[in-house]
Amino acid sequence: MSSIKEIAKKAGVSVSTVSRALNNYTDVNQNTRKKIIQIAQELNYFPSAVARSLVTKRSYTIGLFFGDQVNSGFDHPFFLEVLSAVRKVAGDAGYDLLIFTNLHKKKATYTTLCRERGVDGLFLILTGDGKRKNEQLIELQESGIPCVAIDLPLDGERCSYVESNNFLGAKKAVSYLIKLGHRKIALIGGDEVGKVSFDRLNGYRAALIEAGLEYDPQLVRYGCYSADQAKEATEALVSENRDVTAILAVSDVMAIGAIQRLTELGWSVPDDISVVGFDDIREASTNKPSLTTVRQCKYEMGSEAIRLLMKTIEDVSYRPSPVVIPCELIVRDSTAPPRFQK
Amino acid sequence: MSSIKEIAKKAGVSVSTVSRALNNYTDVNQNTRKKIIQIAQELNYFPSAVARSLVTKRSYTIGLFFGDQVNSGFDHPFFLEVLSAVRKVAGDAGYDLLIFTNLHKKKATYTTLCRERGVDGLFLILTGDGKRKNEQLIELQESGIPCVAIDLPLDGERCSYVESNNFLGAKKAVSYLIKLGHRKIALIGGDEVGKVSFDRLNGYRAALIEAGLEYDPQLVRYGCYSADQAKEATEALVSENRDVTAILAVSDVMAIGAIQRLTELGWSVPDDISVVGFDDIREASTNKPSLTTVRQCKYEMGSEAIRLLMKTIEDVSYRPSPVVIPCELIVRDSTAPPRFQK
DNA sequence: GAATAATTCAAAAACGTTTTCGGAAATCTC
DNA sequence: GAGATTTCCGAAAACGTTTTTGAATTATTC
Repeated sequence: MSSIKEIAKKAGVSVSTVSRALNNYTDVNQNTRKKIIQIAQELNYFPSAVARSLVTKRSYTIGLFFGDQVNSGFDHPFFLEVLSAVRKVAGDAGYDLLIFTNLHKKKATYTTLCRERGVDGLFLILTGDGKRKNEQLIELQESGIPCVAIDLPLDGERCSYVESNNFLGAKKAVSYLIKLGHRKIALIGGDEVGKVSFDRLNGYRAALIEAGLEYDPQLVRYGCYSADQAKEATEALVSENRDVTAILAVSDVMAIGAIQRLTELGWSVPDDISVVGFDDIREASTNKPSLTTVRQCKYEMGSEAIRLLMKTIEDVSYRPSPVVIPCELIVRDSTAPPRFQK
Repeated sequence: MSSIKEIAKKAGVSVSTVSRALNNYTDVNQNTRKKIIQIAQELNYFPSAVARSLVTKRSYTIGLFFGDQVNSGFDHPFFLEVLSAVRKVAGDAGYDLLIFTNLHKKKATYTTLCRERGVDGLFLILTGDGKRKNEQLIELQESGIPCVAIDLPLDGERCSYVESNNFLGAKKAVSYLIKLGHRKIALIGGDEVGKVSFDRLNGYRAALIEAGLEYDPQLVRYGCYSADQAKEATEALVSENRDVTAILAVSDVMAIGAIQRLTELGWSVPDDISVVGFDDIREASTNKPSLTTVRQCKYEMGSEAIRLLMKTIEDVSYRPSPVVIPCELIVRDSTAPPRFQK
C-alpha cells in the first residue's frame, strides 16, 4: 500500500509537508499542495485510519453492543430499524460502526473493549439485568467513554439514553379503549423490573384513574415479551375474569399471541374482546385481524440516539440528557366498542 | 490508558520483555512473566488493538458492506439472520465486525475503504448491478483482499460467495405442484438479470420439462421482488390466463402480494389457485393462509460464508470456491390439488 | 575450569500517521 | 539595503505495539 512516505519521495518533500498538504493546513504553498494531491491520486493513496487514530486518539468509529438475552439486541423488536437509522446518520457524519462480538472474553468489559479498540463512543442495544452486567454498566458510566443506549436508563456524565414515551403511549391506548366504552381493561405487562414495563404499567393505571375507574391488580399479568407466555397469561386472565372486554399487551408479539389464544378459546377479536399491542412491528399490519397498537418511532429513536452520541463525542463539555420520543396510537381492526354497547 | 511502557517501568524490565511475556513467548523467565501478568492485571491493562494492528497488519476485524438498493442489504429478506450468524461465528473466532457506512465518499471504493481501515477481509450483502458497482467489484476481486458475498457471484483468487441452491429449490417447488396435479403453473420471477432469478427460472423450467409439460413464456412474469409489482404481475397473469391453477413466486414478499391481489379478485387460495413462495421469512407462517414456500437456510448461509472468509484470511494459499446451501420445501396451507381433481 | 550451550533479556527498528518547533528563504518596510 | 515579517518547509518526537538481533548471564559438558 502506498504510504505518505512514497508520496514524499516522489514529490521531493518531507512527510510532514505531505501530511499538512493533504490535511488542508494553510502553511503549504499552493503549487506544492497541488503536486502532492496529484501524486496521491496517481498512487491511489488513502491514509491509514489505524495509524492516524494511533496518534490522534480519534477513530471515527462507534462501538455497537447487542444484548444476548431474549428480547434485547438482535431480538429487540425494532433492532433493524434502529440499526438502519444509526448507519445512515453516523455514516453521513463520517463514522463507521464496529460491532463487538467478543462478548464473553474472559475479563473484558464494555470499557476495556472500547479502550482496546479505540472507539470514540459506544451504542448499546440491550436490556439491563444480571449482576455482572450492572457492574459493567456502572464501570462504563464512570469511565468517561461517551455512550448512549436504547431503552436502558444510563446515567453518567457522558452517558445517556433514548426511549419512547412509554407512559403516555400506554395511557393513550387505554384512554382510547375507555373512550370506546370499555370498563374492564386488562394489562399483559412485560417484566416486573424494567423501566420500560414499569412506565407502561403506570400509563395504564393513569388512564384508568383519570377516567375514574378502579385499578384492579387482578387484571395485570406478565408475559415477559414472549408470545407463548402471553398466551398462558391471557388464558389465565380471561378464565378468571370472564367480564374483561379489552386487553392492552405491551408488545405486538404478545398481543398477537394473545389473539391467537383467545381465538382458540372461542373468543372473537374484536367482537368479544379488544386487543391493543405496542411497538407496531411489521406483523401488526399483516396480522388477521390487523392490530391496533402503540407505535414506537424506531427510526427516530435510532437517529436521535446516534446524534446524541456524536454530540457527546465531539464536545467534551456536553452533558447529554435522555431523549423521550412520543408514541402514536395506530387504530386498526383488533379493537371495537364492547359487545353490550353495540 | 495504561500502556506496555508503564508495565515495563513498574516491573523493571523492558517493553519488549513485557510484550513477549504477555504474548506467551518462550524466552521469558517464569517468574518475570508472572510478575508482568500480575502488574498488567493491577493496571487493568488491555493492549491497544490499533497499535498492534499497525505493526502486525492484522486487525481481527471483518468489514461489512450492505447494499442500498431495494432488496439488498438491510432490505434483504434475511439480512438479520445472516448477520446474526456472522456475529456468532466470527465472534467465537475472535473477530469483530466493522460496518462500512461511508458508502458514497467521493473516490472511495470497496478496496480503498478496506485498506484504509485495515480490515482483514470483507463480507458483502448486496445485489450486483449498476455500472460503477461492477467496476468496484472487479477492482475488489483483483485486489487480493479476502472477501465473500451472499447471493452475488464473486470470482477472484481470494473471493467467493454463498448462495442457496436456487435451481433445485424452485424445481422442488414446481415438482411438488405437479405432483398435486397442477399442469398450468405460472412463475412470478424476480428480475431478468440476476443469477438468483435466473437459477430459479431454470429450476422452474427443468421441473416442467422433467414432467413432460410444455414451457410457456406467457406464464412467466416479473415482480422485481416487490409486493406491489407482484400484485400487478399476478393480476395481468390471471386475467390473460384464466386456467392457471398454481403460481410459484420466487420470494415470500411477492407470494404474499400475489395472494392478496388474488383474494381481492375473488380467487380463493388454495381452493381456486395454489401459491408457493420462496425464502421462508417470518410472515410466511403467520400469513393467512400460511405459505407453502422454499426455505432458504439463512443462518447456515451466513455461517458458511463467514467461515469461508476466515479460512481465506488465515490461509494465504487457500483458494475458496462457492458454497451452495440446499433449500427445503415447507408445505403449508397455500397449496392444494387443483379444483378439478377434488 | 575452560569451552560450549542454553536461557533470559534489552536495544532498536518498524508500522504510518500527526503535530510541534524552529529555521531558511522570500517578501515587505522605511 | 538592513531589519522585520511572512511564507513555506523539514526534523523529530510521539502514538503503543511487535519482532529481530545480539549480548549478558547462567548452566552444561568434558
